[in-house]
Amino acid sequence: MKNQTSESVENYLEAILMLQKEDKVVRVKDISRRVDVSMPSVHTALHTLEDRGFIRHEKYGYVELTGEGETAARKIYASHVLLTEFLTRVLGVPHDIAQRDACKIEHIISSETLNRIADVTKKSMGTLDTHESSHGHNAA
Amino acid sequence: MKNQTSESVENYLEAILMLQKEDKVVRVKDISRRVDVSMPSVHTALHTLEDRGFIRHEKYGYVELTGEGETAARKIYASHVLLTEFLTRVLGVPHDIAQRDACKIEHIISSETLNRIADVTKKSMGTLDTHESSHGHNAA
DNA sequence: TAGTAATATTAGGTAAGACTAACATTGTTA
DNA sequence: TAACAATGTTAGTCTTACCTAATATTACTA
Repeated sequence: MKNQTSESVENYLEAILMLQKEDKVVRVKDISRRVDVSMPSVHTALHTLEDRGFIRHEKYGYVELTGEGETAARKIYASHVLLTEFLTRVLGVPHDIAQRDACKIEHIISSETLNRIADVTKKSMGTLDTHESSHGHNAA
Repeated sequence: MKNQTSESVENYLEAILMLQKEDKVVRVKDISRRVDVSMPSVHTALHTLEDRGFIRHEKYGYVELTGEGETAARKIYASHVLLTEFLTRVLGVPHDIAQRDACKIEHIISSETLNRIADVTKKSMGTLDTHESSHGHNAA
C-alpha cells in the first residue's frame, strides 16, 4: 500500500507517453527537453521509474513504458485532458491557463471529484455547442 | 519578483490565521498539532515566515501574523472556502473529500480559474437552494 | 521556592528532486 | 578509421521540508 506516485514521477510518465506517440523512440534528451529538467536529473528519475516497474531502460539505450507504466501514464493523461476540457468549456478559462492549471491539478485531485467533473463536462458537451471540438487536445 | 510562497508556507499561514481566530494566542505547539508537523519543524518554518515578513515571533513567545502575513493568509483561506463551496455545491462532492481537495488545489490554482469558479459558485448559490448555508465553513 | 511538567529550541539526519562539471559512450563523417 | 559532435552517465552539491534526540526555558504547583 506504499505505491503512491509523486507528482514528479507522474510528470515523467506523462511525458514519456506523449513522446512515444509523437516520435518513434524516446531518449533521455527528449524527456529532458519536454519536462525542462537536466539530463542527469532525468537519468536519476528514470532509475526510480525503472525500480517501480514503469519503464525499461538499458544503458545508453532508449526508454520504453512497461504495461504498468503505460496504464499509469494514460490515467494521468486522461485526467489532464478531462480537466482541460472542463476548465475551458464549462468554466470558460482561456486555453493556455487551463493547460497550466490542469497540469497541476491532475496530480492531486481525488477520483471522486474527477468523476463529478467528468459528469458535468459530459453534460455540458451534450447540451452546449460543439463548435470548439477541434482544438487540439486529443493529439495524435 | 522572487516572492512565490510555497505550499508549505501557505499552509502554515493558513493554520496560524485560523488559530488566531479560534484561540487568543498562537503557540508553536498549536501550529504543530494543527498542521501535523513536529515542533522543531514548525520552529524552522517560523524562521522562514519571519524572514519573509509574514509573522513576528520572539524566542519562547507567541506567534503573530504581520499585516502582510494576515493578507496572505486571508487570501489562501478565502480560496479554500470558495473551492470547498464550489466542490460541494456545484459539483456535489462529499464534504470531507471536498475539504481535502480544496486544501491541495488552493495552493496551485491560477487566479483566473479561481475567478471563474467564483462566478459559477455565486450563480449556483443564487439559483439553487440555500438549505446548506450553515455547514461550518465560516468558523468563528 | 524547589522541582517537575509543558513547551521551545538546538543539533544533527534523511529523503526527494533538482543542479553543474566532468567523464564515458555512441554515432557520424571527413 | 580517426576525430569530433551528440548524447548519456557519474560524482558531488544544493534546497526544501521534514524527522528524532537532546537540551533549554518557562510555568505551575506542592
